[in-house]
Amino acid sequence: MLVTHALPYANGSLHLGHMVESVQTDVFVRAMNAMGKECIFICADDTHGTPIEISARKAGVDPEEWIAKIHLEHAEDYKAFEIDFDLFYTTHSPENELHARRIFEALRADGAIEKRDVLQIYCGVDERFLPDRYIRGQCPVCGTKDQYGDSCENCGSTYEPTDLKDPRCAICGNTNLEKRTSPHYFVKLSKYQDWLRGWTGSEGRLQPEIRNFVDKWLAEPLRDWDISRDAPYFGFLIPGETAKYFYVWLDAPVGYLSSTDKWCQDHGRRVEEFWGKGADCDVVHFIGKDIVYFHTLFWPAMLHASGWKEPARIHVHGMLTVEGAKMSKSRGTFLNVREYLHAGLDPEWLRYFYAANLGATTSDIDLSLAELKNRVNGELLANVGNLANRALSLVWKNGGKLTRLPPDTRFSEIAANVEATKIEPAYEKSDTRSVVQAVLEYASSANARLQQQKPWEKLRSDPGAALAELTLAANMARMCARWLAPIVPRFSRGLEEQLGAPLGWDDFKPLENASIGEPRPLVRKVEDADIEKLASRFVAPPPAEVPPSAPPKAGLVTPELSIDQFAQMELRAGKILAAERVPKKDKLLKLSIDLGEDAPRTIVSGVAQSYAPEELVGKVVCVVANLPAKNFGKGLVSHGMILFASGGDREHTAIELPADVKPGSQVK
RNA sequence: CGCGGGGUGGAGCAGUCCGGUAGCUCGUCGGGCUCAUAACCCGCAGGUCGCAGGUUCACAUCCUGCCCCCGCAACCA
Repeated sequence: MLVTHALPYANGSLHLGHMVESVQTDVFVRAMNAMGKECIFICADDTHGTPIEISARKAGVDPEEWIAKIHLEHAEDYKAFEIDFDLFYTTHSPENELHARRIFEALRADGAIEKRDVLQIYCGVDERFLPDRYIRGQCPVCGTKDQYGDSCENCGSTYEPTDLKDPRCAICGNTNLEKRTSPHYFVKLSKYQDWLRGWTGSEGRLQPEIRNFVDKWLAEPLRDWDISRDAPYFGFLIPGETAKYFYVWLDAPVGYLSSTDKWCQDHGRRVEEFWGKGADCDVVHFIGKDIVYFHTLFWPAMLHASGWKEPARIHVHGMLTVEGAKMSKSRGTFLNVREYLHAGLDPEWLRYFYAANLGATTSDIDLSLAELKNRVNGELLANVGNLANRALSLVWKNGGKLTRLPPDTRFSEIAANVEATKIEPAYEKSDTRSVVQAVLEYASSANARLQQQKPWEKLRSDPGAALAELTLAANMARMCARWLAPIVPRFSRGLEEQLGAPLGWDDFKPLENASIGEPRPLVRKVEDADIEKLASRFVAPPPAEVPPSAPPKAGLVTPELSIDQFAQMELRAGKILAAERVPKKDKLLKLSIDLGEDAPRTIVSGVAQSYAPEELVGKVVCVVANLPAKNFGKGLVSHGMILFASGGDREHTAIELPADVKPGSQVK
C-alpha cells in the first residue's frame, strides 16, 4: 500500500488544520503497518506557483532558497508531531520534472492537449500576467471596493477579471493594466469524462457523499483545464517553450509519483512496484474537501492517460474549525503548529483529540480547547493511563514482578475478539473515533474489575490472588496501549518500556512472570495554564467584545429599530414595466422597474407562484431601493426588493400604490 | 426555489442505508472506594430525535412539504 496526504504549500507555516490531515494519515499508516500490511508513507512540499515566486522576491531570496527554508521548518513540525513519513520530499526535484514532462507528453500523444489564446490582464510594471487573486478592484455588480479578480466577497458574484472596475495590480498597485493575449495549453478533460465516470463510480473508491459531489461535475461536460502559465513563474518549463511553465497544479500531484520514485531509488526498489499499471499495490490519498476536484478528476485522468495506475481510494476529511468558527486570522482562531509547540503543549494531546473526533465521514471537526482538556484528561489519562498506572504501581511496590493471570479470565479470547471485530475494521475505514471508543470501553471493564476485586486489600490476605488480578489489569492496559499505538505512539512506547516487553499486534499471549520497570505517568495532564497559554498564542487577538445591547422590552418579538436605522432604508415607488419568468426557477420573476432613474432597474422577486408576469405589469409598487445587489447566478442580478404582504388570498400580495404616484417618489 | 452536509437530553457526537425498548463521552446530582496522574466504581435526573403532514401493528429511521445552521471549485496553491 502507498499512502500520501496532500502536499503542503511551501509558502507558509503549517497550522493546526494541516495537522488534522497529517494525524489522520499517519495513524492510518501506523495501523496498517502494525496489522502487517506493508505501507509506505510519502509526502513532499508543493513548491511552485506565483505566490511562492512573489514571496521569495519580497524576501529578497531565490525561490529555491525560500522553499528550502520552508521545507526545513515543515519537516521539523512534522517530526515533533511524530508524523512518520518514509520520505518528505519536494516537487522541485529532477524526478518531478521528469515525470511531469512525461505525463504531459503522454497527454499530448493522446490528443488531449490543445493550444489556444487566452485574454488576460497584464501589468506592465511587473512585466507579468496577473492571476485573478493578484488583481483587485471594484465589484462590477455591487460596487464593493477592493475585491479579487474572480469574485466579490460582498455580493458573491463571480465574474471575469476583465469586468472589474478600476482594476489595479495587487503586487505593485499599478492601475494602468492592459489586456493581452497569450497562447496557453489546455487539457481536454472531457475526453476522459466517460472513463472518469467509471472510475469515480467504482466501489470503495470514494466516500458516498464525495461521490455525490463529484457526480454533479460529471453530469455536465468537463471544462478544459489550462495547465500553462507565463513567465515569470516558479515551476517547470513546458517542453519546447522558453517562457511558459506548467501550472503548479499540474506538477503538484505528480509529486506523489515522483517522490515515490525518489524513495525507490534510495531503497533499491522500482516505482512500477507501486504505480505500475498492474502493480499489486493500492495507492491511497488523504485530502481535505477543498481539493476534491483536483484529486478526483484531474489527477486520475493524468495517470490514466499516461499509463500509470490510478489511486485505489481517496479519503476526504472535513475542515477544522476552532472554537466553533472557521479558522481565521481576523477572528483570532488561527494557530500555527509552531505556536502550539512553543506553548509547551504535548503533540500527543492533539493527536489523541483529533483521532478521538475523526470518523470515516467528511464532516468538519471542531477544536475547542476546553474539549481538548476534557478528552485528554478524562479519557486518555484517567481511564487508560490511570489503569496502567494503578496496576503497575501496586505491582512495583509488591515485588515488581507480574505473576500469572487469574483462572478463567478468557483474556486472550476477549482481546482477540475486540481487536478483530472493533479495532481493525475501524482502522481500515480510518474511523479512529470508533477505535478510541472501543479502547475506552475495554479499559473501563478493566477498571471496573479492579474496583470489584480490590487487590490492594487482598494483598494482605491473599497476595497470590491480588497479584494475579494486577497481572490481568497490566495485561489489559498493555492491549490498550497496543491498540492506541498508532494514535499516541509515545504513550504506548512508554508502557512498552515499563513492561519491558514489546507490543506485538497479533500476539494475545499474556505477559506473565515478568519483571517490570518503575511506573511513571505515560502522559502529562492538561492544566488550565496550558490552555490559557495556547489561547494567548492565537495569531490575532479575538475581536473586542460587542457591548451588550439593551435588553429587549418584554413582549417585543423583534428588537426595536431606531429611527436612524429606519431612515437608512430607501423606499421608493416603482412602476413595473415588464415581467418575465426565469427559466428553471419557477418561483422567480425577473422584473424591469422604472424608479425614475436613467434606466429601468432589474429586480428579481420570488413571487411567480402568486402572480403571472402579465398581472404585474403596469402596477406601481413599493421598492426597497438601496439593498446591495444580489446575484442569482447565470447573469441574473437583482438590484432591489419589492414589498409584498402575506396573509391575503395569494401567498404574496403586491403593495400597490395609486397609479398617479410618480415612479421614483419617496415612500415614508 | 442552485448544490452538498447537518439539526438527537446542558456540551460534543453515534444510531438513519436494511423501521421494532433512544446510545456513547463529558457535565450535573447522590453513593462507594482510597491502589492510582483528586484518578477509579455504582446509581439518579435530564430527550415530543428541527417543524408539519403521510405510510405502517410500529418510525429518530421510509415518503412529502417547510424552517434553521455550515460549506461550495475550475487559469484560485
